[in-house]
Amino acid sequence: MTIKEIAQLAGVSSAAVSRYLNGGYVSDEKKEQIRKVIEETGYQPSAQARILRTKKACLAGVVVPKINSESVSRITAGIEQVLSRRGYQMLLASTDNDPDKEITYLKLFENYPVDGIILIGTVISAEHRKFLKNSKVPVVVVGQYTKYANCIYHDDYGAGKAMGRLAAAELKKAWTEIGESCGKIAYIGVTKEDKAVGVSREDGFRSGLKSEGILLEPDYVKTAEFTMDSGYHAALELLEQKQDIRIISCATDTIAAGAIEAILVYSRQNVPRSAADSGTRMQYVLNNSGIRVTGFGDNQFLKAVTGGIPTVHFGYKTSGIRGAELLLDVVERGEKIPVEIKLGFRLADREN
Amino acid sequence: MTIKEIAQLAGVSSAAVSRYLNGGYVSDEKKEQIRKVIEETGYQPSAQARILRTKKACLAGVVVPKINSESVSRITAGIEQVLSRRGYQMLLASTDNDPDKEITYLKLFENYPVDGIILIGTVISAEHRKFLKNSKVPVVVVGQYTKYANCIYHDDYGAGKAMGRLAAAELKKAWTEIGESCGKIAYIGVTKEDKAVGVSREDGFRSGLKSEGILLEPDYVKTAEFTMDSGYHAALELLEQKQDIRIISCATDTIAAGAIEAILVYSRQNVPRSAADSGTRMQYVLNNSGIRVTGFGDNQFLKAVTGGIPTVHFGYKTSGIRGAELLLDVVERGEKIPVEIKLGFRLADREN
DNA sequence: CTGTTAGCGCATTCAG
DNA sequence: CTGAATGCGCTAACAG
Repeated sequence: MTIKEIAQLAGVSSAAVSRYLNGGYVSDEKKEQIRKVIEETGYQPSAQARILRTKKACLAGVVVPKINSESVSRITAGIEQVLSRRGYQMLLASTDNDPDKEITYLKLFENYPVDGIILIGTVISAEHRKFLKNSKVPVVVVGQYTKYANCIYHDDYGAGKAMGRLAAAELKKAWTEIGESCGKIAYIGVTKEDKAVGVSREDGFRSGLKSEGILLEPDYVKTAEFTMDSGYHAALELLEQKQDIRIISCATDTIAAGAIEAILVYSRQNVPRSAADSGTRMQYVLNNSGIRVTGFGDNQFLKAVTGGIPTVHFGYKTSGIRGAELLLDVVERGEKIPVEIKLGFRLADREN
Repeated sequence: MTIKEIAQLAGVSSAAVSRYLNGGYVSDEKKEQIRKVIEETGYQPSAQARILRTKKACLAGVVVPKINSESVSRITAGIEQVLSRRGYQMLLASTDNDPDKEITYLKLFENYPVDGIILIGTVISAEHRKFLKNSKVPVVVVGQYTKYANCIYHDDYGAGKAMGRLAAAELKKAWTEIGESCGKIAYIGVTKEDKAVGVSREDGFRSGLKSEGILLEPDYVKTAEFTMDSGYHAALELLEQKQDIRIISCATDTIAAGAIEAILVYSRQNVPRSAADSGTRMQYVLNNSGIRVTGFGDNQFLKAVTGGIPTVHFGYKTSGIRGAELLLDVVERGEKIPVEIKLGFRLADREN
């Protein structure tokens, strides 16, 4: 079905049909004829061709590192909220943490009918920068600082520092219970290629510890991927190598979840493996190893089933909202002056 | 940058450039000229226009109910795997469980450059059926049975039945501990509009219970959304209304997570709310209310931090794989005969 | 108000 | 091997 065929069937010109579709001048009489034909045929105009003409898709493409993530979903929720309110739709491309795929999808969106792109950033490589500099369509980066595009990011250093202070306080509290200096703090971070999480957050954390006179010893630091499984393995290694760990601080709540699992497994205090195991009550988790875990991100799922660990709440949804607003400002109003927005955080120390 | 400009700069015809881009006949000499110009200008052909011509996008659109879900992400992982292996890319549209948005995005994909659509289904309404019947591009439905499209779904009835049996056994075990018939079973389901989860799964569950001589009493049944929060509220209501519940079976692991939270809160056995709360050790979860929770979906996050609850493992990734294969079969080979695939399940009773 | 015309950027005939 | 010409489906002038 093309607009031409509809025009013929209705006995009008294709331009008339086009006008009918887009609210231009057309007599009530012809309007009716066209309406009828369209209804009968179920004709739907090709957005495809329309966009080729108008250069306007009312669509934004969002490149995300992974799909199954609370932080990502909060950001996209924010984006979607302002997009839909302003008549745009949102398409997602997930890269599964593969930088190559990220470039691929950015280029896909660049040459596809989207009016703008939002990149939820993790590692910003040279290729990323090159893309940002030369992109034909406006791009805004959420979650990482960059000077090559409008960006909106979180105060990871500050958050890390606050958490470092908190962790230090917890550690000292443990010392008063068990005896001075007999417990160490460990940290599970992520790749340094991720400037926000891998560098700023960790640097802040160290700084926070330091301000309380505590040092993070190299043997007590591991690097993990952004997955629970990876956090599990890193934590297990730590536990097996060092017997005096009192706190495991993790760069994300997802990693923290893996660390919790590792502690459960390691301390052999986890639930019976089979329901057939006698009449033991279903105690979901019983961790009395005394090892504490902290995270970043304020994951609701984790909070729900564990009662909550010390973590940091970032304004993910807000960053999505601001990101989309930024994007539409340049898409619709051609706003040219570059913008960088830094968002704050809130320590979430299980107060609720 | 258009192909025409490149042609001029290279001193050839636009057709030559097109051939260069698509591997047609072109002399090495001109090849070199074109290559150089393209490199200098950073020209990228408009996929947009190409597709308008060729009607081939090497792209599939996937409509998902939500982004932050382990089951959805497993399915899309399966889809992406076969898609990328066969030279396709994947675009996602999330509807946030809004049936209207679902139709909107289906239509978007229908008129945009995608070769096929995969719908991860929840409720299949009359409008959905209408769309499936008339869609210009091939559609396959994953997760729900429908006769209006190729589909691939799970044995929800069988899974429900198996879980019903298991729950019945657990209940009886509890009886022997606490005294005959003094404990009841409760169920938190979802809307009946979701045929797979809301109807089949629950029907199967009731059937499984029945085969063990146990009945699900109406007062012990609630309906929730597909969210943890909703599960929390439903479970809390149950706990407040009925004091003799021994088991809360939930239609999904996400709802189960909410139920666990509710039990923690209700039994006041959850962790201290503030780190300032004395030197209490960080015991992530301590549930000795004796109330057991079961779910469906084999959520890894839940398993990790709680040690696992009785649940059902569905082949989500497999359904994604098969779904994408089905789609490509009709996209590439014009396969016409309709296909329905039913996938099995595996009871996951915390054996690991 | 309406139809005719001319492209959007590209791939594909079809004669060279 | 190559370029000129045609049209994918649609919208935006333009002249009625």
